[in-house]
Amino acid sequence: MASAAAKSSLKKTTPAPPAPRGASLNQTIRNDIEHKIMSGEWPPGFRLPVEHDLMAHYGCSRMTVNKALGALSAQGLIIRRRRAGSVVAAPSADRAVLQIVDFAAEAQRSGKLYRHDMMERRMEEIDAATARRTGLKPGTRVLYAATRHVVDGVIEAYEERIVNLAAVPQARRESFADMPIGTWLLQRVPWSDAEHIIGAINADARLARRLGVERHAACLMLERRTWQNTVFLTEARLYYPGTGHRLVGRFSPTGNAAFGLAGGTENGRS
Amino acid sequence: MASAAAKSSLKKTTPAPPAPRGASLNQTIRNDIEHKIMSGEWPPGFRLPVEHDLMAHYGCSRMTVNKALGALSAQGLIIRRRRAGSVVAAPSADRAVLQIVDFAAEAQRSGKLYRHDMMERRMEEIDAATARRTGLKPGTRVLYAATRHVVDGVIEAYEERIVNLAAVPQARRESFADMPIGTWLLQRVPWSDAEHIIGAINADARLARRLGVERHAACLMLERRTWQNTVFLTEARLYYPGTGHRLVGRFSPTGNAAFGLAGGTENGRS
DNA sequence: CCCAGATTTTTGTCTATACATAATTGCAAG
DNA sequence: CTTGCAATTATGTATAGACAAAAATCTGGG
Repeated sequence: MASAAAKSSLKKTTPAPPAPRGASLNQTIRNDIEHKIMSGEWPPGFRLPVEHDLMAHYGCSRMTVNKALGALSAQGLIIRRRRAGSVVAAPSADRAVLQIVDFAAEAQRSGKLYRHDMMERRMEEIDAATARRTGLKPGTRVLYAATRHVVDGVIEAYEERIVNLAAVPQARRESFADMPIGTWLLQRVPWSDAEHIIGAINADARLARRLGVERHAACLMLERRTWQNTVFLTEARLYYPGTGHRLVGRFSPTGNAAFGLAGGTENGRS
Repeated sequence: MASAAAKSSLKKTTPAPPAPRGASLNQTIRNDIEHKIMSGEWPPGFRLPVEHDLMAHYGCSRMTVNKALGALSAQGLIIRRRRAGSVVAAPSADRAVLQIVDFAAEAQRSGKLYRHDMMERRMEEIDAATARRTGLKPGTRVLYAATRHVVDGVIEAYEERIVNLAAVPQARRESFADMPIGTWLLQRVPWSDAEHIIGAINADARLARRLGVERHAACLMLERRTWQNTVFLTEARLYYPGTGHRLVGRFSPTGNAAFGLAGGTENGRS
């Protein structure tokens, strides 16, 4: 019988998940199940015990079990369907979470000196290609700015950005002396959608000069466009030297992530 | 009074969020609040109405409001503290979610022809540098493989990978004829931690040959190491031509994401 | 054997209530 | 004006019960 099979699967066959102290009951249930999934004891496709069995096993009400399973479902670890029950989800497609470093914050946190040089700043009308990328009408007036991010005297990145003045009119009179545009925008305007493209390019003469690398050196390019619902807000293009510093992310499939900026030319974990 | 102020803030001052049909009550509450936050009407730091007021406003029980707010809290949109109430969270740090493309799946989905060439495959003992990166002891035996991913005759990526045979002994006798190693591993072994490093490098002679690009061409490099709890599983280094295809991701701060592989040499949204 | 409709199982949502716990606020003593 | 304790308030967690909705399963007719 399905119920019997499910119930037996609750017996601890693995060493026993280290009991988290001070956790609520629904958290405990969640942890137990997460452990069974992550250890491989309950593989993808495995049908978990029904709520009623878990409820009997933990001696609690259905709402408590429901909350635990609901959270796991929201995390994407399991898939729940009425009448069909809950099954362990197929391993998430290989994806990485990657922090776009806020240089100012990062530098302050590690006691380093941050500086940004605004090398260009002007109002301009967008061309056809930009219009296509952003969804704006050709000729729309935007703020264009080119900035260099410098931490402890080292050029970390070169940034080219356009800002939709219709969406963020305050940007017109702002000098961005205290704060790089990205940080300024983030504190002011909420966004609902972002699109990223990552690529590598050989530095042309201008980029090489501004980023302080050799001509033709491989550079990492990160392009980021942001919308507030359907209204385009900003497009940023960040260029990083390909060697030296790199974008890095550490994360787990359960949704928690920790980040940093890897330093040096070596590959070692910092 | 705080309560009165909070209650008045519930009056719809913005056009009114488009009523989602068929949604549950807690979903409706969640959407309403999310809309108020995303539109900027409730800025970061804004103290939201207390559960009791929301409960009165929507004419429902506290548990329903609680579920909605709990979900928003889990999403990171609000921060809740006992007695202190709930406030709108500071905008999330700028981060991107980026899919590591599963070429086989992607190709099949779009009706293209996928092929992978295994160019090298051998058992070897790791050197000191690799040991440091992975946490294994120097001299540990691993499977080394170099593979090329080809979609519709175009070389999309070149992959170098090592697999810890102690953690995945089945890999020793597997030929990987049907399936690239990454896919094979993903289907078999759950992982709990992953670390990514993204960089750009100029192709050396061998990489240029295998990736079919010119020497010194900028290439995108993605390095990914995976652990199962503390046990190292695998390290993959993926090289993509810098021009042409790129890694891309589209996502929203509320946690939903959609992905694809951008094609062509142009920048336009596909 | 196949199909349609009735049945049953399992999750989804909600209510009303209760007690626990964290943190602010207010009050009173020093 | 500060310090410490008490009261208050808002959230956190849990219970028990109820009905709804989706979907697998069973059943009978053709």
